[in-house]
Amino acid sequence: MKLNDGPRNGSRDNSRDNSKANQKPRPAAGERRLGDFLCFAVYSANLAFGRAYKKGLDELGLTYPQWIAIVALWEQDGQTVSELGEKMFLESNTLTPILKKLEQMGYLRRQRDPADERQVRISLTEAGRRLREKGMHMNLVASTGLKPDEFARLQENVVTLRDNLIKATAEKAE
Amino acid sequence: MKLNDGPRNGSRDNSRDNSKANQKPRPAAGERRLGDFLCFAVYSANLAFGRAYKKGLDELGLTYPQWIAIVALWEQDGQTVSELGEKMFLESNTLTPILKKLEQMGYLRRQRDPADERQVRISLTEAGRRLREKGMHMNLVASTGLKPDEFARLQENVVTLRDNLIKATAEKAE
DNA sequence: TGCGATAAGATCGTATGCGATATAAAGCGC
DNA sequence: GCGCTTTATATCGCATACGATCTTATCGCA
Repeated sequence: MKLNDGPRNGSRDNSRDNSKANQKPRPAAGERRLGDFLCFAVYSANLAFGRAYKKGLDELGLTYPQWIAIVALWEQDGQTVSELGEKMFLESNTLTPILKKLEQMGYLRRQRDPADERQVRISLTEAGRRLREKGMHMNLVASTGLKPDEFARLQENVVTLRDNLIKATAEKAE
Repeated sequence: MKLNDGPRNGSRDNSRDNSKANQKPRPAAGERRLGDFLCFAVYSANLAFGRAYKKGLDELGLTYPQWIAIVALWEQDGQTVSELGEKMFLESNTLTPILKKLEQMGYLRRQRDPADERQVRISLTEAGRRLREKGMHMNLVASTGLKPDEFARLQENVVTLRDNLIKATAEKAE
């Protein structure tokens, strides 16, 4: 039984009272408040989506990235790791372990392309396709509290944002 | 030297040609294409933001969540772990290691609240405040390719989306 | 043809997220 | 004031992300 190594040894002879009175809000100037950061809005919305999907994904026994991979493969079977990575915005270092896990679970097969042994082609198994159908109902549109047209518009705006960011980042890398 | 345990043992006597001809796109019906998922747009936009911020954060020697924590603490010093967690949408299991790392780097202090020894109050050090100032210039508005009013509107919409999701998730948990 | 360059995946180490659980302090009921 | 519950934080294990690096296969070209 290890002790918490947190500062639970707080000495009571502390000089000042650390209650609410000690919290000093700071003035805002320009884009300073966390709440004004678009990146933080996206970051926290992503966390919220993950939690919202959790219950449905648990029923399928999948994690969110695993589910995305299944969806992407259902749309187009036999993709290489790179092709799948382009769609998911991930590279092999992240994707390979996910795919190996899904293969181990019996939802897909990974086989070297005979025409180019460097490439690995991924194909869903029958179980994988069934899983995709089973999750077809998962729909959080209602939970977003958005009207269908708002939903579609926001979706487009976020996609545009993402693509602009990627382009700008690639440019700045020279 | 371990061998890759990937399927690099592809037998050349494979029955079918696995080139592009083998990739079968499927029909769309309802919300099926990955590109139509708002959750995926947010997920991938979050990845894109992380990569866009990478260069600036590397200069500060911070990761993204570490930076968010510094920003949140700069706005209000002396918060407890729970209070900070509410703002960052994280809990102690995620936050504690991040805060311990930042403490170890000398950017903040963690001390038990003498008035309630269960709580830990977090305060930026002078170095932490300097770091916040140093990162003040990081601004990706240009990289988003959005006009200021579009930026602000999108930010609001994403925040609304996030809050709706959280509310809906909490409700369904009964 | 042979060999350096490039490409595709995989591996490893580090840093989040997060569910489950542990630990310690406060609250509270009698 | 003694136990039981609740609260605040921390720990642990698993699953991503991702930079750096490795292995193997293919390409380019002299």
